[in-house]
Amino acid sequence: MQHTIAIKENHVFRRLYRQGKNAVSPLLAVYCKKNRLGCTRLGITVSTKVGKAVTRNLVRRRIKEAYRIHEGEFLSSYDVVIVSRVRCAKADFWEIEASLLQLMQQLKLLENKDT
RNA sequence: CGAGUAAGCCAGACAGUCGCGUGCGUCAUAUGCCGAAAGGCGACGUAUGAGGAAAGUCCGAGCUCCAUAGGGCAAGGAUAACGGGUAACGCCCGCCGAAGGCGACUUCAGGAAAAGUGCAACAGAGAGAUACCGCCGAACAUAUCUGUUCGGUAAGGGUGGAAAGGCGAGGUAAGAGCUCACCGGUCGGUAGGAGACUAUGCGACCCUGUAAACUCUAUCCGGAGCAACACCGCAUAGGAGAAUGGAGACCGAUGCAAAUCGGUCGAAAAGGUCGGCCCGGCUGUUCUCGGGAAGGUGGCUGGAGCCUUGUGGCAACGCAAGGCGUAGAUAGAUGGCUGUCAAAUACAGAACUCGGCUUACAGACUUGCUCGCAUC
RNA sequence: GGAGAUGUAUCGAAGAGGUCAUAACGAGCUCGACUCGAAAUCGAGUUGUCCGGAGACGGGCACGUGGGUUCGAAUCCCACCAUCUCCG
Repeated sequence: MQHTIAIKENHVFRRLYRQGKNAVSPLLAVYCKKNRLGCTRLGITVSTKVGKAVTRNLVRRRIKEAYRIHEGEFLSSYDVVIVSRVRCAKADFWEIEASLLQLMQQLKLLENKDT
């Protein structure tokens, strides 16, 4: 991912959960907040409630892939945290991708290509 | 052909395309960028990139540190037929015994109860100790039935998981391994075996169960763990040293005294800090050493390794020769899409590394053996 | 990744091999007393699940789950499951 770095610190996650705008679907929850770094930071959370290690890895990779494909369409200079919910373990890639795009639309992070 | 049993093996593959970690090569740059510092940072090509259990963390080791980890004793813990294998093991192989199965075969914490101690609730007269009923004998009482007292007795009754090894005969007042025959058990002898053990009318017998009760016997064990640990590097507190400051107290000198000088002790008060306040706790400053949070680098993958052939061994496994050596992340690399194969679906993700055990598991294949049926 | 601890009524929590755990004790819940009414207090009861029964009640299974040792396990031993804590 060319324009995105990872969020590693726990306090950044907690600040986003408390202060960021959020949008929720049955599969995912997204928190976002504008930052001043000039690039986008991404964090992905998959809790142990979703499944065991193999399942969690698969979900995380699918979310990451869905984000990577559409990275150019999102506005930059934001902190974004994507949290997977329990039903995400049974969803396929297409459902996750559609859900992510829908939530990003709700948060108005998509670049408007029509105008 | 069916049913069963034991063992082995695989764990989607291939092609295209976008994307990720690491190694190597080439090119590029840079007295550039990020960072306090240590240290890190690009593009292209190429190679390579999770398991049979990577899991549970139940055993055994390597490795590192702690305090010498070498020996002895004690405590505590572990293991337990016997013989072998192994670096080691509580693992594996073989074998013995016991239990189950028609059988192939499977299962077993399987030492010692004759060193000692404890426990065996309830029930029952009695739980290694016993006389409740009953049976028998004697004495006494009574007209008789019978009763009382003393003694003998474990055959019968009932209780219990278990009642003195079982059963039959003799024997006796009644009974009793009291005696005998048969059948077990333990110990000793003899024979066989490397041994556990097996056989045995050769002898003896203190013959309930429990040691996953204490214990005894034999063998073994120091503790903690890669978030160990080493190096780089940085803040606070606590620690050591040096310098300096200091209300005051004490000692000495000079002096009538005040005071001055020198030495020793020294943060009580005041002030500061924690705290909303009181109470209460802490205590000067500077420098050096040392310590070492967050961070970085190493530890980090070649090891008791795997495969093939030969050879020794019933086997586990050993020996020799040849070949193969290919994850190493650090918020953590394997994913998405398309096509083909009948279908792609089980359990499941390396985190210092090995040897085992245990648990989870869709489906495919191979081999040995057993039983039943049919045919030749 | 590593190291530990704990599982017993609805909740907390005793029980350490023996009469059905009187599932002690405390909280909770239900009913009653007190009160105009409530709270507090006092007294009594219920405690899980399955089967049988009209009911009163009776019986089986239950101490996280499954095995083992024992005449007999909540308790002793082994394996597994769940929950919680600690280590930078």
